[in-house]
Amino acid sequence: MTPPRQRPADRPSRERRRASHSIEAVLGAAVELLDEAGEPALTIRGLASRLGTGVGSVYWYVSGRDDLLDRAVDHVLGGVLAEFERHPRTGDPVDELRAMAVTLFEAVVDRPWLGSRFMRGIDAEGNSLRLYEELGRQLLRLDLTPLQRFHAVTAVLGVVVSAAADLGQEPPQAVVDGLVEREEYLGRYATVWRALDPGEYPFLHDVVDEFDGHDDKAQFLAALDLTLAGLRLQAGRAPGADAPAEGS
Amino acid sequence: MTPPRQRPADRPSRERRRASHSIEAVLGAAVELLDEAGEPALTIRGLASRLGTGVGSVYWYVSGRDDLLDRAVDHVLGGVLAEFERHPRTGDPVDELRAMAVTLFEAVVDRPWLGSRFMRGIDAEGNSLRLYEELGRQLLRLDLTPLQRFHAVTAVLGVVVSAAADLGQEPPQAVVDGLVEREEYLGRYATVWRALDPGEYPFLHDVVDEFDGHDDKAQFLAALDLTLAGLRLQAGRAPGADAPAEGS
DNA sequence: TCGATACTAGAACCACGTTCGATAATCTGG
DNA sequence: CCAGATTATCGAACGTGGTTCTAGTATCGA
Repeated sequence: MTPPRQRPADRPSRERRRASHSIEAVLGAAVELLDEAGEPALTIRGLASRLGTGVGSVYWYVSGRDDLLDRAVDHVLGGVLAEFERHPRTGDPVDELRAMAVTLFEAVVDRPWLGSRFMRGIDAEGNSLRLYEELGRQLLRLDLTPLQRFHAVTAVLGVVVSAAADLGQEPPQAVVDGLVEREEYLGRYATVWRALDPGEYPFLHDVVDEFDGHDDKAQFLAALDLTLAGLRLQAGRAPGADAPAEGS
Repeated sequence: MTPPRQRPADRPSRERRRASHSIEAVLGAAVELLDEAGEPALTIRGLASRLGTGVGSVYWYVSGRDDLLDRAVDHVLGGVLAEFERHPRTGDPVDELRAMAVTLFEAVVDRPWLGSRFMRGIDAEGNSLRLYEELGRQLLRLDLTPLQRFHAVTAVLGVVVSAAADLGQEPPQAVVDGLVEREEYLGRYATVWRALDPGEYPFLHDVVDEFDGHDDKAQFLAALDLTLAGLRLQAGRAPGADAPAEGS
């Protein structure tokens, strides 16, 4: 009983002897692979070969692919948190919350493989939890109930998550390979839409020009600002509003 | 040249001879598998064996696993659209939009494997596109620019998508196997949070009681209502508001 | 010097998506 | 009624990927 390896993948902790590899090296290489070609590109074998080692070594540092992904996410989230510091304080809690959400969104634009994974992990200590705290802290200065605060943070993060879901999916290989122009790829939507019966699809025809050549960031900002407008209203901070209204 | 099979997986269309199988049967079985154990449970082999056939037969009806998933999603989306009809018309566009979003959310609660996939497919005709149209159509009655309408629908769908992302991830096997009580699983968050330093994590301590035993639906509704409040404001329909404010 | 621990390494196992060619059932036209 | 084409079935086989296991090497404490 009690096989030799009890808990691998836990803490190689102390900087040990010849650090030919280390958890940092593993995570760094993993992030490289992810940045280069997205989530499917991160394979244990590929990672091992990039590190010039065997698959078994990788498993010494992480417990599996899922764990690896979680740690990679946590890794880059550290950078996002550092970015938060660099922003000037405006004094208005909602403005600061907005700035944070935009920073997070931009990180997701750069690394679509973050997908919506950056929300897993609030059950354990880590940068994901820290991020949640930083966002929520802004709301402490608002006149809200704890439940309202809790819902507000979730809502704001939700806007980022859904934008991330949008960004993280598409590139259908042909675009990646450069066989199809990105312009043409996006225009496909519009082409299909315009061919539809206007009587059956009045809305689609109404917005088709907006959809064509749509801007992901503007889309995100619009959704974010709708949520924040609702939040300001709830906190009694809307320009000219007074009575907070309960939603649910 | 011109190998025998030009376009399989396109339309077995016409109800053919001995319909020992059919695209409907395939989709039905696929949805069963998905309902039973989520997305990972849908394997080509598993599906084939449930249908009492070989893997090759499955590939006659669908071009691959991805296509299968897309069609399964489209399949259940048809049911959601039918559900829309059953709702009484309130007359208020925003209320109707809200009711639709809730209906969609409830479908996702029932079938977390819908994940955020139900947004892929608006580039081709199908129920996904139809759904988008139905949601947007409500907004035509609002005093908004096409761009604002476009952003509003995206925002509302985003709320559902992010809720779906939340719902679609968790069950870490132990809960599925019944080894861990669901209650205890959810309580883990709260336990961890309470153990944190209140000085470092003031927000988390502020909301920990709300998080403990949190209600997914209430959370979704709160986010939805924040967005809709912002939308009402934008459309000049806010209770007591008058001047629409541009966000971006 | 001797074990124990920390770490490396890759062969082997298994599940999966997908391809392919062989085969049967059905339809079409003569 | 009979060829040939079309439609559909089937499972062996290939490649890839996650994970496990066992054998081995380096480094440390005593």
